[in-house]
Amino acid sequence: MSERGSKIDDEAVCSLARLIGDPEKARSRIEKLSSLMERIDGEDPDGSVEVLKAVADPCRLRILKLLKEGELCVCEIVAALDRRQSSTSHHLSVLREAGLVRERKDGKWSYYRISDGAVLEMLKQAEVLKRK
Amino acid sequence: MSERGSKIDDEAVCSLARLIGDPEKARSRIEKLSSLMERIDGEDPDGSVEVLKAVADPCRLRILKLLKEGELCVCEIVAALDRRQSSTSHHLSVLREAGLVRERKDGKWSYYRISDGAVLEMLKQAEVLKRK
DNA sequence: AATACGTATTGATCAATGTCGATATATAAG
DNA sequence: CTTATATATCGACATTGATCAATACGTATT
Repeated sequence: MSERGSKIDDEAVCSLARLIGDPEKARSRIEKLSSLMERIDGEDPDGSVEVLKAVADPCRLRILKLLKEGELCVCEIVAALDRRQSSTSHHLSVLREAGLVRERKDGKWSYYRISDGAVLEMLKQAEVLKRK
Repeated sequence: MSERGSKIDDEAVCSLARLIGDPEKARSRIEKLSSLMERIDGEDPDGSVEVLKAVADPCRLRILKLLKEGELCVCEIVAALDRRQSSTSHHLSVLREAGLVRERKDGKWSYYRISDGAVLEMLKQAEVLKRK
């Protein structure tokens, strides 16, 4: 091990050492947090970030709330949203690629619906948190 | 009512009329969706969007997952994250203002913790969705 | 085949946001 | 009161992402 291969910020380590008092305890605390961080990074290679980014947009949130009612045709969504068709289509593709909605094609028409109850549950928790 | 005060896209309305066949039914369908949209917009003035934007960032997601372990000092978070102190501080303020974490001050030190079980529940649902 | 139409994609533009270095603020210690 | 230190904020810069107009693609209709 040479030249700080680890990802640990030196100043922060010093601060922590002063906070804890015992440098040895501080060191082991850092070790513990670092390995925890590595574990976290390992198990989630941007998976849930993509999901969360997909919902974290006013327009897409409105689409999802519309789709609570059930399956809708793209032209219905465009009509309700007050966004251009190309913009709406873009948002739908983001939602689709994140796995939050599913598409069904029927001739020229495309229909979208919410893919899983977990989507609604996730939104519900966000609603709970917004009032705080 | 003059000059299209409503937010309805004309082309989309035409498409829908063709899809449904009966122009009158199409009209009432649009009316229904529009009023639904208005209701949705009325009840959520960007509240849950702020919450969702706060979690929809890799760095902030890592912070929240760290905090599952319990309360942590800022310097511990900085040490674990591999981001500059100023950057980490910024992310903590975003999380704090969205109500996802709470701060406790003790002298020079600040400690952060997850504010509510709903945060973890929300992340859990995102985890469920990421595997699809 | 030719046309019309629903939806997707592209390219340009502009606003929002993450990052960093530097500095400010607040608290503790000497 | 001066210095050290923990965290926050600021200003500049780069990147990301939403939007629009225009165009492409695929399907149905004639």
